[in-house]
Amino acid sequence: MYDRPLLLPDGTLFVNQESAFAARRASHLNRKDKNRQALIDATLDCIAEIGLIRTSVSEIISRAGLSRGMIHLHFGGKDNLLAEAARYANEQYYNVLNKNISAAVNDSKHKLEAVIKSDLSPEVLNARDASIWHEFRGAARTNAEIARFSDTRDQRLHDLVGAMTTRICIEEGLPDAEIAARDYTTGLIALTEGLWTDYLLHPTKFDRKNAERVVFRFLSGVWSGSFNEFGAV
Amino acid sequence: MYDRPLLLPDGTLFVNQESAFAARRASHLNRKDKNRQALIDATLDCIAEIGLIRTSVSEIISRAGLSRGMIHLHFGGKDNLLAEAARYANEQYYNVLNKNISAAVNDSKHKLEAVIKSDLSPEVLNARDASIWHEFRGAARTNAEIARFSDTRDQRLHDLVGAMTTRICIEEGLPDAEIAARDYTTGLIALTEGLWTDYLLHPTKFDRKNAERVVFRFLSGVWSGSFNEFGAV
Amino acid sequence: MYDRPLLLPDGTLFVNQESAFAARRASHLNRKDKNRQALIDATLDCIAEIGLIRTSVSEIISRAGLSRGMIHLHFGGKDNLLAEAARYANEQYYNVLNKNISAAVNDSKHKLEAVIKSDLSPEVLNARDASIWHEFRGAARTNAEIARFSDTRDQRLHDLVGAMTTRICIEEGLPDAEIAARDYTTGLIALTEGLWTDYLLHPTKFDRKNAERVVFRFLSGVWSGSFNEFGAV
Amino acid sequence: MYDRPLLLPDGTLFVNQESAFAARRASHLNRKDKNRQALIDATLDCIAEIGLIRTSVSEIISRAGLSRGMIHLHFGGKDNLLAEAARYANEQYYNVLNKNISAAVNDSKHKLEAVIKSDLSPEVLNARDASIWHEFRGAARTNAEIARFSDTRDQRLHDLVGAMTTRICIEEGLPDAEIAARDYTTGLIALTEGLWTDYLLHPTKFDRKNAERVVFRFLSGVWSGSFNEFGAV
DNA sequence: GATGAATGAGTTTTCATTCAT
DNA sequence: GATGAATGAAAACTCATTCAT
Repeated sequence: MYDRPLLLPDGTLFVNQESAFAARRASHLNRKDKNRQALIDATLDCIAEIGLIRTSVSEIISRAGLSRGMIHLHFGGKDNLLAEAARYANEQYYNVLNKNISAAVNDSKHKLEAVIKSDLSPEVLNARDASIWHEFRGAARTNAEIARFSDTRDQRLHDLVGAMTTRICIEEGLPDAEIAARDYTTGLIALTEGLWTDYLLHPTKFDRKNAERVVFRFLSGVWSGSFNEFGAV
Repeated sequence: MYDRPLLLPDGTLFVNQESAFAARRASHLNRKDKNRQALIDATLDCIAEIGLIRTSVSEIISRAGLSRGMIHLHFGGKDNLLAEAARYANEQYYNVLNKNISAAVNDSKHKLEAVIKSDLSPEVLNARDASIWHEFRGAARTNAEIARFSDTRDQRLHDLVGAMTTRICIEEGLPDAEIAARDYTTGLIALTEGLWTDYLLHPTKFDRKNAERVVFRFLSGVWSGSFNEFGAV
Repeated sequence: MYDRPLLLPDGTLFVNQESAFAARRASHLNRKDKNRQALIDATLDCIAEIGLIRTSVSEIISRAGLSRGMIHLHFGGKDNLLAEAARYANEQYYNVLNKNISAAVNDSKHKLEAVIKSDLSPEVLNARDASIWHEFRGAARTNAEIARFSDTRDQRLHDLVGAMTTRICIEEGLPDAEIAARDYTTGLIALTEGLWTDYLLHPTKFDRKNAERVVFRFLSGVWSGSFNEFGAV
Repeated sequence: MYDRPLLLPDGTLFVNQESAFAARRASHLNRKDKNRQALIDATLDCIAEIGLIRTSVSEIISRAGLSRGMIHLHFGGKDNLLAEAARYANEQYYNVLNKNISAAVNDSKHKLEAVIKSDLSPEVLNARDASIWHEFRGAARTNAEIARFSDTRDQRLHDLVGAMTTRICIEEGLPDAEIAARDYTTGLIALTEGLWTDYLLHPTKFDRKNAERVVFRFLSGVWSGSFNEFGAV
């Protein structure tokens, strides 16, 4: 029954089956991946705009312009799609963060400055992404799958910041550098979290520069040799 | 027109009618209020244990041991009950906070220390209450009624902390005391918010004394005359 | 236990029990009847304003300013109250009709004219009463109790009109006077019903004088000796 | 872009894509439409048998043998289904009426006779359809959507009958033909309405031939040249 | 007799998931 | 792989009736 020529939707006609299947598979895979990503994007849009509670399958497919069954086809269900969207959003966050760290002058205080400025930059702290982060935060406590990708002390960020603060504390010659560094790490991450929440709940009052100054004021207080209220010195 | 004596069927004679009616209705009203409060408590339990998304009318009444219709009788619907629960939780938070502030030595740095220690005390930062706060935070962005009672920069807290930081900055003789005070207010509230999130996402790793030290380290950095890493001096 | 003086809410003090009970009973009965009627009136208001479907116990007691339990106390349930309201509305209709018939010149054609004019008068065909009639009509098919009091060919009206048309047919010297009379009776009652419906569905377009003329035109067609298009001659 | 041949998995090759898709979707759509109509039919059955008040979603789906969700899938809610059922019932009424008018001899009096006989024929005035009409009438006053499709002076019927009566009045040489025609139109429609109500409230006593004679008697009274008591002459 | 808080059966509606095509 | 009609469990809500006071 496969012994007939194959005509693809794009008009290509294959007489030889081997190449026909390969081409068809490729086109399918492309379309498959596109659809998969479209669902993730639509899900994130949805979460940002109307919140996780109202993010229904109907909303998602309506935004993606795809069919109802596709969510189960690609992800096996809505919950898995949400988890996948959380994973993807988290990945995007780290991509930006790593890019910004790489661009910084190569010493701990400038690297740390880059982390803070990245977290408060429009690339990271914008209405859509902050909303998504906020929604996933809300769900993380009661949804194990989402919790994995939405975790303040997420090992990556914590280790990253921890390494920087440790070196800075040592360079500053602080007694008990290690304990101090752990405290500053916890504090810095908590502070950023709190400022994100502030941004979301008061988008009009929030001022990016003020927020940076708030952080750097605290840092200049404890590391007066490395920071002033505008950043690393 | 009710200013005449009243004889009840059981023979009791009330000269003052107010007291007669009051007596008759007291138990009714007591039970009514008790049921109303039981619904709020059950709702908060529910939110703490299984999260806002899964907090259904069925769950609430099952925990409260009351009937389905009572939610609509007392609150007019689930949404109003949730809003009322948010209001109540917020009120409880301020009751504790005010009690702790009142108990503190009467100067700004000790009052501020009381605010911080209150926010990190088991009375406020416990599994149930922090979960509830966290859930309402998550809903606040897309639910106006809840937003009212679940607001970082909530005027009360912000004004309270703002007044303290301002006086401390002045006492410390900081240049630009007012701007500095505003920054420290924003920072302190954000920091606490972040530490609460930390507590929730990592309940086993979290250490209350560490968390206090994190905050006081930052404060001792900027107000070395008023704070050391253990609190006000 | 009844051997004590009795103090009524209105301040009267009875030492002798016999008279005390009598007085109390009288006052109770008065209030009882008033409450009973208030419930019927409120029910009819409700039906007129928001329709039978939306006429709930809550709506009725809210309009009557009485307590929830009273409906069951006085009528044994909502359905009985509705039936009683239907009975009362029907009774009121006949009171007006009889009054108008009595006031008419004492011959069949003027009596019939009075029936028609009564049915189209503001006393009978007004927004409230026509709405009530209409709503009960709708319910009559599936509610036996209401059907009893809301019946076109209600024996009373049918007999009343039938007697008049018979005499007029005889006076007019029509062949088959009896059959003709029966047809005109049916037709007249149906016509009035239809005009009431017209009034309700098109309250602004409806014109009382036009409606009368419509009826009298038909009557003057069949009984040219007794009617012209304005009424009996 | 769909203008290319399509090869289905089963080997069928469609040159014209329209027909391919059409074939594939035909059975789907057929079933969809069938279910949609089944819901409307079940709704009308329900209304006829137990009345609008007792017509619940559960009753409808139980009669249709379909699932609960389908009502919202096809109509978006019970209210829309009811409105759609009202629209459909109204359409069916006009289909029969138009068919009967078309079959009549082509002059105004015979056309009008056809309207009257249609309205009193078993095709229109049967237990089911009359019940449905009656129920919708009852709901029309307090339900705007239903009112649209359940209106005595419904422009279509009124215009239709109005045109006929006008021509008959002119042919009969009546003075003030236009006003007379308007009155007879109103009267005829009201009369039919009233007879339908009569049929419903007294299904056993009602006699179709009597009802026709009632109407034609009135018409022969006013248009003796065009009607006798059995119809047009 | 009067009250109104309480009940819970029954209503409409939502929505993740399934599955024939 | 893709579609979208269909499903039905579970959700929120309504409301006549009950009954302790």
